[in-house]
Amino acid sequence: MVQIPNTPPSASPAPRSVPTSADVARLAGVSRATVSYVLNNTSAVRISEATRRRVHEAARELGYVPHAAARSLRAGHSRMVLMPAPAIPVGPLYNAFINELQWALGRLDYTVVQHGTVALRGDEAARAWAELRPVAVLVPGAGLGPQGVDVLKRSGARAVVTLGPGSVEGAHALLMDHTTVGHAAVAHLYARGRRRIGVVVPEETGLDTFSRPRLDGARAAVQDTGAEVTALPLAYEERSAARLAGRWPGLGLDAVFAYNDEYAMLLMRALQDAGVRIPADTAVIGADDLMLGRLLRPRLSTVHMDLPSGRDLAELVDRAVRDPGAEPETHTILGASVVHRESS
Amino acid sequence: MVQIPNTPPSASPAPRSVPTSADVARLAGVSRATVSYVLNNTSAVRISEATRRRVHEAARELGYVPHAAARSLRAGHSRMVLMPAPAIPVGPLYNAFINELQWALGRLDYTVVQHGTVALRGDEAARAWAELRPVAVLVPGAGLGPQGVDVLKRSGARAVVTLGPGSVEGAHALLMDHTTVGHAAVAHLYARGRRRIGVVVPEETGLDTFSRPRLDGARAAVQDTGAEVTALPLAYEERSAARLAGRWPGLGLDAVFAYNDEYAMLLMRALQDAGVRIPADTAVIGADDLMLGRLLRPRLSTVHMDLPSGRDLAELVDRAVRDPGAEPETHTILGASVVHRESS
DNA sequence: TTGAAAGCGCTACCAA
DNA sequence: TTGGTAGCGCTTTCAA
Repeated sequence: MVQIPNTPPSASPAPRSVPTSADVARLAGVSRATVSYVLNNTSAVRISEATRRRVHEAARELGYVPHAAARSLRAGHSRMVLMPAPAIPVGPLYNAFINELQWALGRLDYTVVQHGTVALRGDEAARAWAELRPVAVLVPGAGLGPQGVDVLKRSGARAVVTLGPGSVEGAHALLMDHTTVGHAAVAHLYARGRRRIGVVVPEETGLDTFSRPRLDGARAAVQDTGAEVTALPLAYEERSAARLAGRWPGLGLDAVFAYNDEYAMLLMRALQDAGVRIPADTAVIGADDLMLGRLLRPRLSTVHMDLPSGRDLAELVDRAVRDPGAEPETHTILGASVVHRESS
Repeated sequence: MVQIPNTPPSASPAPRSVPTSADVARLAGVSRATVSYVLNNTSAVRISEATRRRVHEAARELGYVPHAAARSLRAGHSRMVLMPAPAIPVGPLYNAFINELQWALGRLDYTVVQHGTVALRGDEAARAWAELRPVAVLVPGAGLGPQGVDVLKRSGARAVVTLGPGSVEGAHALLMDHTTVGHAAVAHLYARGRRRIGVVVPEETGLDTFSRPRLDGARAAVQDTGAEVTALPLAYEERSAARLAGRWPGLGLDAVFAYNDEYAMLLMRALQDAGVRIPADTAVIGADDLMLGRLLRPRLSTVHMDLPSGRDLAELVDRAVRDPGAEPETHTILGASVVHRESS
């Protein structure tokens, strides 16, 4: 697809050069300073209505667009909030959160930019981000180390906020402790009388950040109760699920926490196909409270996560930018509550 | 959540200023020129090994990170490829595509940046993008008009590529013609003897870009055949689906194309709950070929879309950047093929 | 092999 | 009310 014969890098026609504020000034018959005053409506200076009009007119005619790099170079700072673009496919929950956050930061007059960091690990990525001199950096996940934070701060970032399982020296942290998710799920299963509990651990790489703590929380929930937790590696494919379902009788489990709703759907289907009755033989619970859980039969029990609102996070960023001297804040922002439906 | 008392914007301790190449030069006891030569290992100039070491050492010690804005200001161009961050929640298919594209462009040494454009309509957004002086702009959807393309090109973008239903004057176009999806789906239903065919149209705003052409294609597929197509507005909630299922007998439909797999799952569940047998009474087909379709019972028929590979698109961008004079290319990149399973 | 200096586009200070 | 101009950080000639 998209097959086009290679055209040699031709001597392209000299592209009509990009208009600058000097061009606008020339056309309007004023100085560059005046152009700047008019286009930014600098309140400290009063410019006659006639001049204003001439400048605007000239700018429009030339299709003038200010040069952000030049501006922020001069100003010594930008309003750019940078975050890495997620490298792994990430759920609808997270997407919605990012959207809301972008909107909220936009309201506060920041420009949000997702940097397509490819195959740069941790602190190398931080360098690439630092080159853009963002005023704040928002990093989901656990990739950023203290070194990275330092690079960013030394290159002028007034706020570094991590959003994940742990906190990093020098950075604000929004702790999303997925332990609570696993804990809530398994505590629920235990409360309903289940004692031999499986916990699905996705084989997909990149999900360990979430799956590990969920498993840990699951274990912690039944510590010293005599109940047993078994980790169940599972790839997100039917074959893998069928295989797991095949050895189900041998496993002797009476309940399973399936990492999230999607893996739950996958496994539940395989179990049902293998003749396992849900919840009679095995109770199933997912996580993330996706729509699809409600559409399954039996309806899927799940763990609902209370994420912070994008607005709250935007305000934290704004606060941090305005007062970079303040102590890094650490907040735990992941409330987890079980939504009990029919599968457990 | 995240409730912290407002700290007044305190006079923050003067942040230790960001090191520049001049600082590195000073510390290394060389000129700024030399620093630049060393750090970019300019091949045109030969620098003594001793000097190199001193410069690197100094840079490391200061935590020097070059200033991208200053660099590209001087250079007169950047290697930034800009795309708007999706404003609406978008499916896993698209996400995977974006990831692959980012990776491929990264390989070609471009920096991909997703701009969080909030609530700027069409050509206003284009202005915001133009301020960053990207070397190329990639716009999914139908938001960009000829004006927008013009603004971008006049401000130095060497390539503008749209990725959606139509092509825009002056821009390269990757035509994703969703008509073919609707056409394939409904032609399939017709071939299987269905004559009264419903087509789900999501009520969610922002999806019209896709749903309209899918509906049009559906209509076209049975034009002049005597078969009938009925548009069925549906919101992505159980209630809405239940309502629709409730009036199903009155509609007298023997088949439905459900926009995509997720809406198909929603509707199929509601229909089954209402006692409609699938596919006996009503055949159902979705689109996008998501995993979940295979997990439904009956297994969901769907329309698989052949998207271009991220690598192909990255190469198109690269070609366009290197030869901005070339005629804009237009490619149709959406192949649609029916995956027949049990629901139809 | 290294340094001095011009200049990318912009804003803000100081003069006029 | 407007203009001249310095300088943000960087690269790249041209000279030494």
